[in-house]
Amino acid sequence: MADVGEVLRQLKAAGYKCTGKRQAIVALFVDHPGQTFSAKDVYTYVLSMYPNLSLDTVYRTLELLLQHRIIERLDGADDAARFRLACEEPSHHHHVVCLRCGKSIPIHVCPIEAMREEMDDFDIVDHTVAIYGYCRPCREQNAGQSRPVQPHEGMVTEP
Amino acid sequence: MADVGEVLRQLKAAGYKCTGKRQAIVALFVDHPGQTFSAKDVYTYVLSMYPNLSLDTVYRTLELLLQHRIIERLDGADDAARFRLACEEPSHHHHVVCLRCGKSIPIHVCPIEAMREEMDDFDIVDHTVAIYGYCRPCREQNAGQSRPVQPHEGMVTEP
DNA sequence: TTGTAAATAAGAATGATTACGATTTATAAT
DNA sequence: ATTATAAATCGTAATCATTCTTATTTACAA
Ligand SMILES: [Mn+2]
Ligand SMILES: [Mn+2]
Ligand SMILES: [Zn+2]
Ligand SMILES: [Zn+2]
Repeated sequence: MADVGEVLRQLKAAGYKCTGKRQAIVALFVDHPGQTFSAKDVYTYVLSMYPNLSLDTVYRTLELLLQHRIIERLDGADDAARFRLACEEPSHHHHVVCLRCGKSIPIHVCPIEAMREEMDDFDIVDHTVAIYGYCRPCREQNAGQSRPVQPHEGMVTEP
Repeated sequence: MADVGEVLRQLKAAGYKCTGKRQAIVALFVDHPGQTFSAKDVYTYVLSMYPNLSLDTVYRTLELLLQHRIIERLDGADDAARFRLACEEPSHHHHVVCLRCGKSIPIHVCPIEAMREEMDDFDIVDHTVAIYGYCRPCREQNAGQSRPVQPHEGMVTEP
């Protein structure tokens, strides 16, 4: 579990300045592990405590946090990219994403590895896996009918 | 193997008009099975035989072909969506994509199905798989060094 | 040949993201 | 505490893919 102070100390050690807006953005991710946010989400959140804020600042900060592996970018969603706190798992893995609460949950098997040896006429060099569904808590609350899905509304068609 | 005349006959039967530009777009896909094209690719190709062409016409025609399952849309690529001739396989399957020639090759196993029963605390309702690498012919021509990759230059990070 | 709805062109609008010049600010040295 | 400096930020314009609008053209059936 990364904490905000630790992340900011790490950035400062790398020569970056410690601003309130950066603190706010880091806190948003650290306080909601597994949850994904769009740049607009981040902008709206920080705007509530800093009335003058440029979208450019959000994008620059996200880029900074990406470079330091503090957050991860999820492309391939519908229109806008989404970001989440980087998970601590160091080795190759994938995630399942809950369609109701939006949380990402890591899974510790890679379903592609098994295929690699069987594929004789194709050299696999990269792959992505996206799995959507409902996590245990959401499944139970879903028993009857549920509210509409918020994140990842549009599924991604794969090559 | 779908042929152009057959596709146009199908569209006409559904009440759509048969225009030269539609013929050209259908022919591009039918003549290059497995190959993916961006809207701009399609535009450039058709423009060479119809000097006045609107990008909107390309997008509208792609939408029409999508609705009739004549082509498939691949989201999740870098910036622009890509399209290819729909493959005949009726059942659920995935593809591998060659990073050199850009061809999509269907594979007939779904690596996610095996996981579904093992996942006890997550209900999988949808998934996508994207596999990139080099096909047999391209692997051999790649022996030394190769020309730069054209399609799918940016990999997709998965949730 | 002619009427009619469908198709198209041209360009404006949108939404996400990036780029830029001017201004402000965090931080370290004085 | 004051100040110098580079980093950070703002406000806004630019970019790129895609969609929308409206007037005009065209396929095709009668
Ligand atoms: Mn992870
Ligand atoms: Mn297929
Ligand atoms: Zn959930
Ligand atoms: Zn190839």
